[in-house]
Amino acid sequence: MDDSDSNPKDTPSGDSNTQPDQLPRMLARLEMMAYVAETGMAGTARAAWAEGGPASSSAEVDLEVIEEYLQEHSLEVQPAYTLDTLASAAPQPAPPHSQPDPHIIENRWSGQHAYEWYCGSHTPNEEYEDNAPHTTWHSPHGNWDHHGYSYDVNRCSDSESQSSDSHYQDYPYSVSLTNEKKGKNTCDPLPLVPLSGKRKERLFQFLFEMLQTPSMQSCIWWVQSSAGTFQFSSQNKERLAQLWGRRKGNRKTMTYQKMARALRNYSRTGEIHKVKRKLTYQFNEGTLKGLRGNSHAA
DNA sequence: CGACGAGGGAGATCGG
DNA sequence: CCCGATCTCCCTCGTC
Repeated sequence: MDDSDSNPKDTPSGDSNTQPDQLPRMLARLEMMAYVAETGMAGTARAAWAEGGPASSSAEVDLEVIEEYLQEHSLEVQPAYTLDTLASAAPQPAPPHSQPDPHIIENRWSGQHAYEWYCGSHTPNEEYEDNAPHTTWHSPHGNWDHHGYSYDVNRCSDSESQSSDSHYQDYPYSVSLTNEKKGKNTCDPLPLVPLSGKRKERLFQFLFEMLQTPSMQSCIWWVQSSAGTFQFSSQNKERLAQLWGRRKGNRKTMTYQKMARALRNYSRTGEIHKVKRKLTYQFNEGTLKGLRGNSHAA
């Protein structure tokens, strides 16, 4: 649990142990990163807030760029890369606000959740496909079935996995098992599945995606990625909240306050805990494992 | 004292 | 239609 503090290598994009299942979302992110890099926005934003105060203007554009990218380039995102391509083309910049802090953490989770996550193939015309891979969540509580997003039109048709979810609930870490038994291939050619019956992306998943997105580091970053501790930017947390609200399709503007309220609800289910540090939260161990897939097998 | 972050009750929304 | 899970709104409290 102490292998890295805010270490870039913790991100899936730089992990040689990455599961093939994670390729689609990583590939998509890679494209986004490349796009952001092209525009120079990410660098601008980082440079701005690396000095201690994120430049809201840069961060704002940054978010806009990301959203635009998500909308305009999702069509082009195809799993045509290799892991080597990923490794070479997606260097993860060091979190500018790396703050390995011995005072935080040590929130002991129960670590009871067992999760599964597998990514289906990318489907075109999905605004959020890259940030929001098709996932399947399982927890002992039985309320973690997550099959993509409400925005999805061509989502995974994994009713099979839905019906057999409970079979895997006792596995503390069963990503590979899931893939083997059910096979991520069940998501490959995607029949047009109605939106009904599919759950929306959840906040902690969104946050994790943002944490994996280098260009979002002006808003949120890992404090201790190995422990799942992350922190919001005091300057840009509202931007992140807005992005969340937009992704949710809210009519009203999402604020950090409201987003944080949702985060606090996670403490009841144990998915995310508040740590005794301003704007800092921590993923449950099991949650983190599920989110990271197999890239950080203990 | 005000700003900011956190905690929590209650209602709304959505899917099963 | 009902119920549970989840999210949103809004208020209050603590700290700096």
